[in-house]
Amino acid sequence: MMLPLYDRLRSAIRTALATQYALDRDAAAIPLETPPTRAFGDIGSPVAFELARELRKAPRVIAQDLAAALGPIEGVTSVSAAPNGYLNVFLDRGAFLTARLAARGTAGPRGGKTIVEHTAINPNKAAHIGHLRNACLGDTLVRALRFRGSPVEVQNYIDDTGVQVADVVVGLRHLEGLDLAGVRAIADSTRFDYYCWDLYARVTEWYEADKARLAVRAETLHEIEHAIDPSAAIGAFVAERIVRTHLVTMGRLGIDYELLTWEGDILRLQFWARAFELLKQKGAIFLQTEGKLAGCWVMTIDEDGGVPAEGAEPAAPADGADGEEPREKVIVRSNGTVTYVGKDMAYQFWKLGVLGRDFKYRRFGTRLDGETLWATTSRTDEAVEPHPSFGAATATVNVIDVRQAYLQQLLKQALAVAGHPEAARLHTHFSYEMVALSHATARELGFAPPPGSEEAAKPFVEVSGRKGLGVKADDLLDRMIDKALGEVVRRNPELPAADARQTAERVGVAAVRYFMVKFSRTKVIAFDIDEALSFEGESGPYLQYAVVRANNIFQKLRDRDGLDEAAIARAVAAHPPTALAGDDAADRLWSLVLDAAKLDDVVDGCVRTLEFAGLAKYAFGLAQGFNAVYHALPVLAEERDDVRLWRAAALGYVRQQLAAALHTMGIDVPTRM
RNA sequence: GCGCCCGUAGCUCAGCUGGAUAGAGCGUCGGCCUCCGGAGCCGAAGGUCGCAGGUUCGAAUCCUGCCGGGCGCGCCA
Repeated sequence: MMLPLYDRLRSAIRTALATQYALDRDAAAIPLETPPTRAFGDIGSPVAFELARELRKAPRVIAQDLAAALGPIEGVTSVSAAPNGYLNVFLDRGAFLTARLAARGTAGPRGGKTIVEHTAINPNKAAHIGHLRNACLGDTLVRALRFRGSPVEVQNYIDDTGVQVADVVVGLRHLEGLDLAGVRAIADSTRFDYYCWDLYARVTEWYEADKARLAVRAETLHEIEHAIDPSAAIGAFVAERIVRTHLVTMGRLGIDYELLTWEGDILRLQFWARAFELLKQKGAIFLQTEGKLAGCWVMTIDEDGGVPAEGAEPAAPADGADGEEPREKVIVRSNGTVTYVGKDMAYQFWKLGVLGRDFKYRRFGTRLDGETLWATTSRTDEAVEPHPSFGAATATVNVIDVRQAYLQQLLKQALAVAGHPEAARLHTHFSYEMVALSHATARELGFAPPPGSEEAAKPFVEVSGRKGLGVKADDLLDRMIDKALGEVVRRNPELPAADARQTAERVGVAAVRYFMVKFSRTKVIAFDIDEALSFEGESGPYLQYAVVRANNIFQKLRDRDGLDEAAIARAVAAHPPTALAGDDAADRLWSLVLDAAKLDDVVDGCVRTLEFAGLAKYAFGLAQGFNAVYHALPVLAEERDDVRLWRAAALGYVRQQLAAALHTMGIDVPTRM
């Protein structure tokens, strides 16, 4: 809970600037940072530096003026000017901690609803490691928004009428010669997502052996889109079965959704037809009559990025003096079928409440918290009333890998030219880089590129769903959990098997989830099994271990002294905060408390930049700080009552904040590990 | 060709809207379990922040140009 204090401080400095220099500054623009050591202060501001030129005064003088002009600020004991011009703020340490301990509860609702779409795996085969990065980032965003009290709706888009599902249907019908009953029998007796994984790779090979076979794919896709059986029925069966396996896989990681939106419903409910009208009305798309795209409805691609910045001049026509043809993107093919972009536009219009239509809804399953998982439907007979209100959000975020940046840009452009520039501005593409494999891991899994090949020279090995090349999400999780189980049993031989299993699951999940968010989203991850399996250093289990250790201290305080956290908070009031100020040890503990308080600021920054590596690093730093203090400053063995109690209070707060940070990343803490 | 992204220690990466002495993990070397759990802690070595200019009181951070690498630009998604 640092943000309210920052606000007070900024507003006080703003007032001082006004009274002292008659300057009218935006409070939000006043820079605040953390000084390198506590000796300099708890909060510092370089505000005097940027004013030096304007005021024709030395930064040090300005800082001195400001320090003198600042009235009393709640929670602040003193403000001083450093010789180099920094304005340094010192906090009332004891009051700060007791206020934090008393301030439970969450922030009130803020802002309109944000729809976050993530996962969106083609429902034709098992999830792989790349999908995990998407889901972990998306789920962390959702949790971060909830942490701030921002209304959020999580959706998972299901492309059940796409080429990838069609390919598996081709495999089932033409390679395996199965009908719906046969497919069902296989689905009931195998790991169906794994079966389809292999089958999909075989279908790809089958096409490559004879390109003429691609006609079978086109025909199958057409049948699926137009509800012609048996392809349509088999496709629907495959999609539903596979989606359920994906839900189970993601559920293992603590990831779930409020609504599954089915692409098929977008077609059947004429969402596309409606969006098509809107786009035609505005002249956003037109029927091309000549050239190679004759017969297609196309959208002209705005090379300047589609959405003009506010107040910017309208972009000049793309067909300028250079004589280049403006580029065009096909939205409706000459055979009348809609491309993915078209369907996505209709979906996006609905999300932002500008389509003028709604889905019907059915119950699909149960969420992790026991609530209903809803799915869209176009069938009146299975529609359920009443249902929660979906769609019509103020903002939307699509979690999709960076290779689709171009399509997402087109999506924004479509919104803008269809008459909704504001909606376009409120749509964000949360892009992230790919997950590849390290050479060592590719070798271990049996698909190392041939020596001397182009692939072998690259720094990592790319995965390919088409070739069946990659690490399945469930296999990875199984390995992580097995490895964790070995460690748990070795360290806790007396633990009952069921408890050990539960602990191992939490540790394994923590390892995967932390690994997926610790890198910047703009970085390609070269996934390495050994690195991911290592639980040492900067890893999810390291963070859990810190909380487990803290829990042990509080368990013992309860057992030995009969003190719970509420009792500690009360008892501390009777003593001066000697453990927080006075010597190096106290400064160290205080620094940790101060750091722990910044979770809200950190989460805010992550939501603003969509960069959750910052949250991961922050949590790791907190755990590191805790572990260091844990070794240096005993609680239970401390004989001075005041120091012992204040240390307990401080570590209790740190533990609470660290656990909250972990929860935001979807990491649960085991009771023992 | 055009667009986006990346280049920081041996390796993998942090470094927030420019600010106080460029950090962490792994690896290497050396310490610490009669002491709240060693998945831990303490210490050491290790960096022309790709290169060259520019803006600034101040640049790893912002701008320009190069160099090296990745991705995208389809009647696939």
